[in-house]
Amino acid sequence: MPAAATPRKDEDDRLQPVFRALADPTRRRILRDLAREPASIAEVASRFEMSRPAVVKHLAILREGGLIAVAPRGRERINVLKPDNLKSASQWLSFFDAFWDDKLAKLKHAVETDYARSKKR
Amino acid sequence: MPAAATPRKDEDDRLQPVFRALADPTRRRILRDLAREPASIAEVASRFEMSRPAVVKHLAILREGGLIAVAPRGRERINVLKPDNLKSASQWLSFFDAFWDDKLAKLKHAVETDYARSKKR
DNA sequence: ATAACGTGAAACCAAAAGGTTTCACATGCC
DNA sequence: GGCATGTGAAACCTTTTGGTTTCACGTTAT
Repeated sequence: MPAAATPRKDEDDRLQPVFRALADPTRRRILRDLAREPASIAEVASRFEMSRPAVVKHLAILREGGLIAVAPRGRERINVLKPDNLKSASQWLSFFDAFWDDKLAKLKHAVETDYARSKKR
Repeated sequence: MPAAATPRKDEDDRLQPVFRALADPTRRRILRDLAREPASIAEVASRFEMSRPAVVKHLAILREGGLIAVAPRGRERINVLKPDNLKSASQWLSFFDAFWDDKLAKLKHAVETDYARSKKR
């Protein structure tokens, strides 16, 4: 099992607006809702207690993260899930897959025993 | 392919500190570094331009997210990657797997064509 | 013992986040 | 035309975030 490539910095820059968008529970819920079906701004906002402008701001951040697309329909603006960047985030996380099974046990063991008294410099 | 279960709210609560921890590029870099090998606070801080207390705060947030564990070794505190919650975040994202291939095309098509003029209420 | 090292923790600060209310404007329906 | 609806956007407020400097304390090495 070859070591997974370390994510590079510029790749991380690209992912920053994605992880930022995912950091808020309201935005995550919006994503789940839009996964079921596209919805206008008013429809999305109606599912939350907060004001519509607050929801609009969340939608803007989701758009900055490239997680949703917006299509005008008459006087409405329909928001659609755009899962591509979710996939990118998922792939970033998959970098750690190797450690879930492979290295985790080793590292844990290392710290809890030998590592604790070796490594003098 | 059965529809993936919708993530529940309390599950999302549990994931909040994880996504919060992942939202900062410094913290993501720390995770990558610790994936290579455990390190003391001083060692981690030495890799960044910012002050040590700033790094300590980031480590605290990573700990709150359950993404790292800390083991004292003499006067040092060794930080170790704890990937379990990364896996949880990864699984949350995998909820959208279905849409990457299955529904995406449909939704896109729906919005761009028929959806645009149907759905009167 | 004393000096150096690693850490903890407080006080402080500027900027960003997340929310509100308010008002203007465009579109669709009667 | 006129009114209701959907949206955009500004101004404002409070809390959180991410950083700093400073100092105290425990541990290790000489």
